[in-house]
Amino acid sequence: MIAENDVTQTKPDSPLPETETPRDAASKERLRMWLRMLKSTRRVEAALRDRLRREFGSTLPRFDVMAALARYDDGLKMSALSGVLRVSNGNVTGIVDRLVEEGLVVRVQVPGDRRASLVRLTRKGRETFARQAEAHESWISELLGDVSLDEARMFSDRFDAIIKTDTDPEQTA
Amino acid sequence: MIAENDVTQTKPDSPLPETETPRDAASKERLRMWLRMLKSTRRVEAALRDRLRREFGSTLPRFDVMAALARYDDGLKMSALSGVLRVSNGNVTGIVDRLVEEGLVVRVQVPGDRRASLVRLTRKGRETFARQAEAHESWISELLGDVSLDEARMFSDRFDAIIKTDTDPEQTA
DNA sequence: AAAATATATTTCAAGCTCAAACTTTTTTTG
DNA sequence: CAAAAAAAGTTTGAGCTTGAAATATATTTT
Repeated sequence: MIAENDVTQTKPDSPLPETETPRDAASKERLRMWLRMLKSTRRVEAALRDRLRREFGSTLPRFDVMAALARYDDGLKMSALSGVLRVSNGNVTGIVDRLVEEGLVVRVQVPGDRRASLVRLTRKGRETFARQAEAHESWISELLGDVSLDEARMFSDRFDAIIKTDTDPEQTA
Repeated sequence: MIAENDVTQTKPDSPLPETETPRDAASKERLRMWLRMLKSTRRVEAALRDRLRREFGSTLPRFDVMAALARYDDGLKMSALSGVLRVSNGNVTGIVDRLVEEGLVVRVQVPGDRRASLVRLTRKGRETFARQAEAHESWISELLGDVSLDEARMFSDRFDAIIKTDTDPEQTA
């Protein structure tokens, strides 16, 4: 049995067991926290991917794109879309291509600008997304079932702080 | 407009303002929490990827593999490696291939079994990983800088609970 | 108006990811 | 022991991801 994973186990390799400053201790503890946070997130994401694939023949990136579009009835330009999702430009192109093939979104020419186009959910896209979003919410609730309402609020606030303190270039939509 | 479920925004848009059961409220709040957790994790991951690429010309998956190997001086079989990392078999093959090309790991034939081989860090691999792991820890500490030691402990515990309650197929390696 | 610059999007190459199919080798079993 | 089952790895195909380069098109400078 070689199990028990914990990817980066930084064993304290100080030559002498003396100097463990508070800074080191906090650093180690934050690393520990990060590894667990990463593992939890990956677990939940994997479960979501799996269910999305099995039950809807779809993927998380496609779901993310549709979720973004669902919040903008007028559609979003490609650049805005990649900005909202914080992924690279070229990335979105491929995902939208596939959603177009499936008839879930359309690219609409922008009148004044022949470079740009608006991506918008079709009726079918809206309906499909509505079903997926409902399932998605219940999956999350199931997967995080033992987190209470108050606890969830607390977590949200702390995560917000983490997000804010990272390089946050105030995304434009 | 069927704007219904907007995944990231959770404004209660029930057609009638009546029935908002506590179950719904908790469900919405957990969804909110999940979306923030996901965003935070992605932010930190993106920063790590970026630095790993810039400063070491490497990637997170490669780092993860080396981190796993660093904990087993005798090396790991491919199947054990993918088990520890919880990624698919075929996946690890490619990553290890590249690490071999770079001289960071070696595949050693297992005496009794001509199918299997042990993957092990080379000296160069150990040295490289040591440098990367040190940088990694300090990056984490920087990125999660405003999380106190006690808070980090609390988070770790809660994340553990989330991990445990997920479909945890008693990972064998 | 021509040239330079900025914007919108796509294309490309390299790499990561998974599930499924496929070898080869080892173990089990009738 | 020979056939079947299981185990270890690799290959394959489709999709996601990034950063960089390439294409258009628009806007601003000169």
